[in-house]
Amino acid sequence: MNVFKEMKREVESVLQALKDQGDLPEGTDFSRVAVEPPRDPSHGDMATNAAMVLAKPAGLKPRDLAEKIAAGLSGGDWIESAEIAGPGFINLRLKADIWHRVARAVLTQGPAYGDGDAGGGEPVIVEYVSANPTGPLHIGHARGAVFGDVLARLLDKAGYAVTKEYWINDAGVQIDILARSAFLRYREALGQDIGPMPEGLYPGDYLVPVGEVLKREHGAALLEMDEDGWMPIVRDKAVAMMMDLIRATLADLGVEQDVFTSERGVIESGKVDDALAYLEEKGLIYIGVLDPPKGKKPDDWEERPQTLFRASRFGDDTDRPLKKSDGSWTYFASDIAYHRDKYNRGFKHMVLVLGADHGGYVKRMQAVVKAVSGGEASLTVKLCQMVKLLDKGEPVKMSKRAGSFVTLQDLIDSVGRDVVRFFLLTRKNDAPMDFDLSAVKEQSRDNMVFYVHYAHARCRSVFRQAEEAGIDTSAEALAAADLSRLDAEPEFDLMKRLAEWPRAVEAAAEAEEPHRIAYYLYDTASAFHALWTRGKEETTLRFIQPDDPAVTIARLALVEALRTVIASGLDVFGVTPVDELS
RNA sequence: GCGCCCGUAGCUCAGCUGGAUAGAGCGCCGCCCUCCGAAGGCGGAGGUCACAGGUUCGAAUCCUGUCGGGCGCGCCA
Repeated sequence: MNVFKEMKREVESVLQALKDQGDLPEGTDFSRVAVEPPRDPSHGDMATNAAMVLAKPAGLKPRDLAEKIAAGLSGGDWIESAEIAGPGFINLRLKADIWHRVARAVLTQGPAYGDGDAGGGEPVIVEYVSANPTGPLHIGHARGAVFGDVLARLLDKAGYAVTKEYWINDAGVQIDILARSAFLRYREALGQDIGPMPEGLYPGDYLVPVGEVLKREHGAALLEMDEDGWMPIVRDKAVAMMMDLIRATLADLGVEQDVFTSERGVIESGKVDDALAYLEEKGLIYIGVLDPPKGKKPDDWEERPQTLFRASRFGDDTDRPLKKSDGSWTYFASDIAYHRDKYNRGFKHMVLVLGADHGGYVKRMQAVVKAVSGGEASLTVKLCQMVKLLDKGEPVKMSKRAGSFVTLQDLIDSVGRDVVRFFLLTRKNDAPMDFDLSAVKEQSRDNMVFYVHYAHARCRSVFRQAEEAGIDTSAEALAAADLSRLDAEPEFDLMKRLAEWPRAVEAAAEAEEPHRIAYYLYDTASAFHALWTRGKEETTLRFIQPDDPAVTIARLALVEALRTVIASGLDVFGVTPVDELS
């Protein structure tokens, strides 16, 4: 049940009637008509801008058109009153019973309340994390991981068929460096003195176990080979173990992706050749010379002909190289193949979550997706800004060399998965944020994570109190409650917030902005805390009324409905609601 | 030099894709605990929505320009 959609339908049917009787011209576009809650609650439950938007095509003054629309809206099962205000708004007050039906719907549908159909089952692929398997995940990866994961959950709740995917960059020079670093650890495991890790290799001790495993599996045999011999063996083992490490951390973070695609696999299966042959056939590949970037000319710039993709034809600033000087494919080439593969698997709507430092990659990838799909698919890229790690307001020093490197695993172990997840979603993805290790543990109102958990715990606390008082709080009892006994203004406030949940889900999914859910939960928690505290002084507002069982059970039903929505929001975030605060 | 993102209360940030008098937390001031958990609530002060134009019934939101900050700019991924 989505009250706003129902009301919009109501408004549209009135507009249709006006069209039929000639007050609005044939073919009038209703798409800009909105039905929204007004910012000021004294303006009513909902407001529509229909008269202002349609005044021009109707050839009427907004307020005159509003008269006609309001007349059509008055009466019926839903609307208590329709008043014209300001420049031509129509303010609607709904019948009290509507809000009771919302609360009932929440109880009936449970966690499914708020599920949307905006996606219409359309397949969407969300690619996120995709960190190079050259070491453990750090804080910078965490934001993209959580953001991508929750965006996927959100799109799923809004009715899309979502596939969550991780692209493994297991080819290229960085992986060779990884293998050389691991090979040194292997020699170390065999008792050789390797000294300090040479400049340019990965010094982290997370490769020590790789060396040990290589020793266990191969003894000293690899020492007998030249680099061409041991490289594939060491490389595959190192990548596999790094991916195990990454997956374990993601699992601890509650992130579980459906598909892991290997860059090496894409290359070796010939998909890069296929994709580039396709582009070649379309005339989108040529040999040419790029201009050096203006203003910032690399010292080692040398003009040379390259194999280029005509990205500029699809809105990119320049064409992009596909081959390195040694003849091997650039990373860009395999990413082209990967995105053609996404398209071939049936995805026309692709979402890619990247760090803000990859902003320069956006246009070319959007060009790629258009090119490999013949213009049928589109890519939206969500950039996540940097996360600064702080402790009591002081920056935490992140030096790989000094070993004071904080991994994502450390962070999860230190503050917990749920705190990491929720906190990273309390800001817009494109706004930089501070993650303060001490602040996120604080139990006060300025900690959204705590504040929302607290509201859920209080809901459970009410039920514990009720059960101690011997009240039947079973689902059957709640289902039988007479919700019309909910008639206090703060109770209506809560029910109206429940009514907004489906709208919040749809809007957040549409905008691809999970942080909106965080603010919805915060505001909803706030409304509940306010009512709770009012009950301290005005005892008639307390949930449990010992001498009025009918009111009590109705209020318990409201509390349970609220709890359901909060739990449902936390579920979108992949956060487990708590029954009690610790 | 070019491209992308950002600029909202003293501070940290929301602002529902263009709506009515721009909101919250922190900080400051003043209130509310003989228990449904005060780990909370209520009220007050605090704004040129960076700046200048434009679009229209209506702009923090869309367009152009300026200023300020972040990121990126062949053969790294």
